[in-house]
Amino acid sequence: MKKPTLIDVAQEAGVSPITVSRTLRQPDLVSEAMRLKVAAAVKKLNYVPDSAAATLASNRSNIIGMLIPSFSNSVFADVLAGAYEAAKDTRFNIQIGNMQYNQQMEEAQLASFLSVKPAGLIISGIDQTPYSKALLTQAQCPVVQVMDLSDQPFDMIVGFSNADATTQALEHMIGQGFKKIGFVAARMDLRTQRRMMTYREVMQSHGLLDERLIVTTPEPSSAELGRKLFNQLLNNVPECDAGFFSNDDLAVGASFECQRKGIRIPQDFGICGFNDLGTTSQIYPEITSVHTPRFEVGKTAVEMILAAQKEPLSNEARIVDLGFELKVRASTLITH
Amino acid sequence: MKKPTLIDVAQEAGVSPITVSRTLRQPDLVSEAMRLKVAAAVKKLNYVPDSAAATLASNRSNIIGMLIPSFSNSVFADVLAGAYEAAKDTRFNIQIGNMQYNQQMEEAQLASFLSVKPAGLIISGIDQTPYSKALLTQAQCPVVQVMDLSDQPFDMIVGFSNADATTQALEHMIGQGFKKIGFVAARMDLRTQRRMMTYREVMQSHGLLDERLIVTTPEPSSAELGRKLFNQLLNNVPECDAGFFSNDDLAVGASFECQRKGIRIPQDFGICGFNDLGTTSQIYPEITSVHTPRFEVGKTAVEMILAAQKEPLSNEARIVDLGFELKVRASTLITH
DNA sequence: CTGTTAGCGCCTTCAT
DNA sequence: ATGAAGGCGCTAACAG
Repeated sequence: MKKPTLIDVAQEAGVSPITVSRTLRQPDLVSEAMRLKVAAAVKKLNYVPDSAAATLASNRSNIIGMLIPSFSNSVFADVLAGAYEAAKDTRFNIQIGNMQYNQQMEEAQLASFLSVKPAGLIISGIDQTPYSKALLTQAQCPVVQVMDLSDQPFDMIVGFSNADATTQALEHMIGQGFKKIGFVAARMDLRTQRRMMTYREVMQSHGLLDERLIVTTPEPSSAELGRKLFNQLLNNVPECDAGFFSNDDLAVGASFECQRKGIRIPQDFGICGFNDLGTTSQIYPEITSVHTPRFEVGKTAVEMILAAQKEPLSNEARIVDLGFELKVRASTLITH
Repeated sequence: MKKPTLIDVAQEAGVSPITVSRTLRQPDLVSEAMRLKVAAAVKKLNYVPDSAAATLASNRSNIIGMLIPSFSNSVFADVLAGAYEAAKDTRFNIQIGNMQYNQQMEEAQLASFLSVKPAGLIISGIDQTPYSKALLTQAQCPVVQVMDLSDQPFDMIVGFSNADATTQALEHMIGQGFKKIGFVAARMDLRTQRRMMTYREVMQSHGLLDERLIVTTPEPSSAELGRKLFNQLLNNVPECDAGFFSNDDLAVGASFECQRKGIRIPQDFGICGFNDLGTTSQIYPEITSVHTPRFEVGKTAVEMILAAQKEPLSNEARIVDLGFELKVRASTLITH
């Protein structure tokens, strides 16, 4: 038995194929009676639309392309989960590309997304190359940037302010009396670089800036690396009394090393992480971290694309700030 | 300027459209001269094939559907990364479905994959419902089961033996003199249940089986949960001297709790995890774990599908055992 | 090894 | 609110 087509459904319902097509895609444009008739025929024949044919005819697919920097960074696992949650029970499918924190790769992946005529595109951060931006324009579909904020998004944006989060964390640490606060970061993608800039500004404004306190590496973040970078920091500045780590795994690695070396947290060394990935609240002592709304970011991004299918969003609706929350825990709490 | 089509390329090269199509898809069927001519025309016009049209005409897409149980379990993040690595630079795209450790969801996701006429399908484990199997048959494409092993795969399979891994880990612990070894597991998907069966067999064969040593929950695995389940185990069997944890995060959580309670590892309590996710080798003491080849599993699965595009694999090639490695660390090493 | 013919299943545009 | 005509870009099946 062959797969039923629109024509079969139309015959079954006693109407023309185009009417069935319309009924399925724009139910509000047809009569109530028609909706029922068509629904019955669809159900009876077990009709499933052919998305390839639809894409070919309309020059527009039901694929939402999503470009993430990494699979192994669990930050993006959460964003993905949110995106899939929002796309579930819609006619849209998500297709993922892995740009590996590399702008060249981003360009290549975007180019390949173009060939499927996506219904929408989701990308990370606000730092795209001019060529990437040209490709996004060419795609002629809604585009959402995620995980950061800007008042001049390419099209739409949902995230939180990395600058504000960094500032709040540092002000908290400074408020607790920490003075020689190191900045420890891995991977050094552009979001991380932005956090570093903010670190410099905040420390500067308190007269605490010392370039030796900044320890970074392009390697991907891990607990093991956190331990290494922490040792490097201690080496650079032995009197260093705290560290702001741009990712939780680095912070966790540093805390393990403190334990091993008998460095007391927070009395001898204060620790603050970023993202609040879960382990931070499990280990002893619990580690302060900036909680970021990752699942919500993914979910909202897809919702924005769905909303923009009908008509472009208003300018205010294009920028969504989901905020963050500094989770203050034992690792930075000095009791006076 | 409109997007160039096959016809444009054909004109440019001075041949017929079908020849261009053939040259692109089956280069070995055309002459060397033709390959060069067509390649030049493609490059000159910057031609990119329209996948929707190809799918419609051939009734077969370039999408490899991949069904994973969860985004948040980093086990599958690694499998995904491997799969994307293998698909990079091929004409195939991966589309992911999240079955959320739920067989009903698996059926629904498979049904939805069918509508894109996938070039191949990747699913987790060897426990599919009869309906799921029917859907897989209907898909008429190569199917790879991953993360387990069976001598009767649905079609093809790549993974490692959960049973052997469990046996080896337990035999090691028993060899170290542990007697009251608990089995601690979360999520209780079917792979985990299989590990539990194996646990029973091994313990039985050594005359060590005690049902009170088995502590499980359907909740998703996490360090926090590991701590809870560990306490439950101690409660059930205070004289318990070790634990086999079906996932590393559970093992890590238990080790945190030991630290808090002053329980010495491994003298008072031995710990063995599963998957070797990274943290286990960072914390103190380092935790024994079964290293699983997750990235390789994903990569191999896609490679098997690519290979099967041309002709079905031989029976031997359908079953790939990537093995595992018990990483013995301080948490189970008793020095006599 | 290369070409001819005839759609694939749906949607766009324009009528009514 | 519903329908008719035509074509989207590609490939299967058969010839030569």
